[in-house]
Amino acid sequence: MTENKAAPRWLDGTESRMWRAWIDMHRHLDRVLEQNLADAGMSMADFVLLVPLSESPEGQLRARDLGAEAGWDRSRLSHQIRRMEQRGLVARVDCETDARGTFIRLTPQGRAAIEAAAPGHVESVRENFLDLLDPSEIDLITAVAERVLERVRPRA
Amino acid sequence: MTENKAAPRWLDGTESRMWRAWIDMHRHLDRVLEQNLADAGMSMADFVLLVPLSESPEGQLRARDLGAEAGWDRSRLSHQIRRMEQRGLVARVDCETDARGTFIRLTPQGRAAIEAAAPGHVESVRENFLDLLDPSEIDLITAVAERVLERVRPRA
DNA sequence: TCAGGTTTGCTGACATGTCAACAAGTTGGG
DNA sequence: CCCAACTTGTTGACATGTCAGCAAACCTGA
Repeated sequence: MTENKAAPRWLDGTESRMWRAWIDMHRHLDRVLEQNLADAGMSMADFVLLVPLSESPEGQLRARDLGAEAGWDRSRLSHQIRRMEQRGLVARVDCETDARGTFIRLTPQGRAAIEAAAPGHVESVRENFLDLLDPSEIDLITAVAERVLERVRPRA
Repeated sequence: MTENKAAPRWLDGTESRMWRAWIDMHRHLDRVLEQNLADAGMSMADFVLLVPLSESPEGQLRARDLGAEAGWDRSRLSHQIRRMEQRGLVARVDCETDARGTFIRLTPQGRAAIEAAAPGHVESVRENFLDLLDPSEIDLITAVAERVLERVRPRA
């Protein structure tokens, strides 16, 4: 090849305006949602793990499966579970059928916490995001997000 | 008031599908861009600070102004600048006219680093995001992002 | 059976982000 | 001028996230 680095295609005005708005929107939206959950005594990290647990029929999941639901690696999950266990939100239970395994079980406090936090969180997602979009925009953004995901999601 | 908490308006199928795709897209897009910069020897945090510095006519900015550009608080900025200073990317220079102030100055290495990293970063933003959108989608997403920003941006 | 590879979860070291508090400097009303 | 309020940057403690590596348990093919 005679050329492995073309001149960079810098962003034009329209593109950089969008990119900046996009980045800023994320930062602030995350901050608002995080703040909203903090008012209910939990972090986004807590929430992300408590939701799949509370939706599980048994009220518990293998650490492996919880990690997959949240898209977290094992290490991060283990650290976070330790902290949540110390706060009484979850408990670790040995797995009978696979001695390597650990079930993460929602405690009554954990269930109370997620049930207390969830309505306010959903309301905040609506107030600060969904309710600002009309149905056609929701459809289009869904399509875009899924298209981008297809590109950036780790190859299965 | 007879009622301060209505029944939560949970997300319907369309909404939750969008919300999930949205969250996942962000997570993976951030990861891909971070990885791309890591290949050039820097983090997104480095990049975010080096860009305004490199665009400044003097090659330096007051810490105050750099923080405002990046939308960072003073503490985070100070810690990050210390780490970047240790790696030789920036230097701290006293401000003559305000003894409280500190200029953050781009070093030659810092400039070399940002100039080496920027083209690949822009290319990655295009490959993994912008080039997947057509112009009307870009316009719509810009409008949506700015509308949401208006709602979630801290009140000036 | 059993040796090698894989899966699972944990840990410690380190990098990064948040928070409250501090110290020094600047500013503005009286 | 002077003092209270504000601004600016730093620091230390702590919370969180990443990474490499460990050890135990599981699985699989010869």
